[in-house]
Amino acid sequence: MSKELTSRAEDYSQWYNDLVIKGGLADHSAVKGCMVIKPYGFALWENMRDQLDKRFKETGHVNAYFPLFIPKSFLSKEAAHVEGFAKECAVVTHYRLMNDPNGKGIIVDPDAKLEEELIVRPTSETIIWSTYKDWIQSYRDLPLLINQWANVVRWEMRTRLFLRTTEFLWQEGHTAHATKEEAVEEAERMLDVYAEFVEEYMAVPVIKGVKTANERFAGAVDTYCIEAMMQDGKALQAGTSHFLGQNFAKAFDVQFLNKENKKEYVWATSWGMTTRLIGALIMVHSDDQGLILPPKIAPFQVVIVPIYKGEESKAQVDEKAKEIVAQLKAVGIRVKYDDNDNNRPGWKFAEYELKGVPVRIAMGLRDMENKVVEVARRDTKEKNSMSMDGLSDNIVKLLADIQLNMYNKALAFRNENIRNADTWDEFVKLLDEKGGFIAAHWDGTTETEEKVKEQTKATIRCIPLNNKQEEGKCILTGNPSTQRVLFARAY
RNA sequence: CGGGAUGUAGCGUAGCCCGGUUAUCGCGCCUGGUUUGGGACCAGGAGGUCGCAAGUUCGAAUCUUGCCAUCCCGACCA
Repeated sequence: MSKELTSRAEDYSQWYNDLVIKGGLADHSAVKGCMVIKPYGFALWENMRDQLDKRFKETGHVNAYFPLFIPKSFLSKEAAHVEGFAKECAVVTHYRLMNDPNGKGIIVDPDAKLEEELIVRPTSETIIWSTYKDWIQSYRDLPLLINQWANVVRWEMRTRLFLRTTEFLWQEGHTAHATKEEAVEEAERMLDVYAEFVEEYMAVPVIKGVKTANERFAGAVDTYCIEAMMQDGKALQAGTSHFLGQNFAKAFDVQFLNKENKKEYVWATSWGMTTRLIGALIMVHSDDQGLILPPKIAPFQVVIVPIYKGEESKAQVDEKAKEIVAQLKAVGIRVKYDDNDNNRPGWKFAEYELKGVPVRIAMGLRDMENKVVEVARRDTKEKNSMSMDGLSDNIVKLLADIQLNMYNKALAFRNENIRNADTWDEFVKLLDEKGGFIAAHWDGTTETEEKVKEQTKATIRCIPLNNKQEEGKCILTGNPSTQRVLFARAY
């Protein structure tokens, strides 16, 4: 992939904004930073969403929906949580407009001021926990395992398409449990669900880990995460799962009666995955010709381009192509037949490569005589003739192969770019010259972590789960350390 | 909120320094025709408050001042 596309997130942004997802940021100044996702990009999101949703249900969760607006007072109940989100909230102060008495246009009616301002949710912990208070009385009400698919708004100072937009789509799970063990188990389970989805469906390898105190979610006791590496060597947090302890239960007074008829605060988790994952997908798999989508979530897995000269040959190709479409659909393949006469084949080839369709089938009279089709795979750009006999089975195999190949390629790249550093000089040099993740000893203090960040812009992405324990000295302070943690520059 | 840059058609741009007919070019769009195995070609056509406002001038996209907006870099973050 060329330097122009790998050097900075903005380069990718411009590219998929204009060409690929056919979406981007809204161009009205007042809603700048909010995403517009056009149908093709949204179809991709829907496939991701449906797969995850299926897994949530398999693990016993149900979907619900809570309000967009949160009374200001709700947000002030959990101290760390407020501090984390207060600086980036959109606030509703009025509920009515009126004609401007001084002339044209419309103004906010000053008489329509809300008694209590409403916050547009940056996340829903507060409104959900104030609801859970009414829903939980007994241990028999637990565990409460709820997820919601929603939009949230965070008024960031700077936006980056898909990675950090003002409004974004996500899923947030909020669970309540009778015991600490159960809640921790839930947080870990959902981390596994994310990791499995991202690796198996998005073909993006991730490292499961736990965040340091400094990088932890506002209000959490422990934040688990999955970290992915982009093609430019920078890290991207692809999903998080939080063990919230009893922080929210205490803040919102959510107690239950246990079997001994004693009151206890519930234990909580929350976990989320966002449209940022679309950004990850793009930055991990794309090449200079455009997107490369993993077959399991591609809106179309196969596109068929007919090649013909004149009406008569079109009719002949059409008939055979439609047969093949039916065959492919019969084995569950998402297929598009593009017989649009306005664009020539060459144009279509380039267009579907840009959109990342995993497999392209081209067929004309020449192929039909030989009972073959031309099959091109997007990931390696290889083209082969394939017999029309048994085509659908072979395409199924090909799609599986592409999925695996994409994952293996990304995995190999990531593993090549995880390096150990044992001295500060080595650490800085690796960071500047190679990028990627750097496994290094750290003395476990927030001060050290912040100094490293100040001097290098690298942060501790995570302490990997089941991390190997080994004696060592902190890269910065030389103080004793028992394990290496992963540092990287991140989006 | 600090530092830098930029605003000309749906998109990308030339012109600005050194003011002068009808504002340049490409893509895209519309009509007709020929085409169709890697982003077609020919002919014709539509599309502009040159970011906004004031000023200088016979004359402003071009010079001056103010304002607005956007982008990039930093702090903040899924």
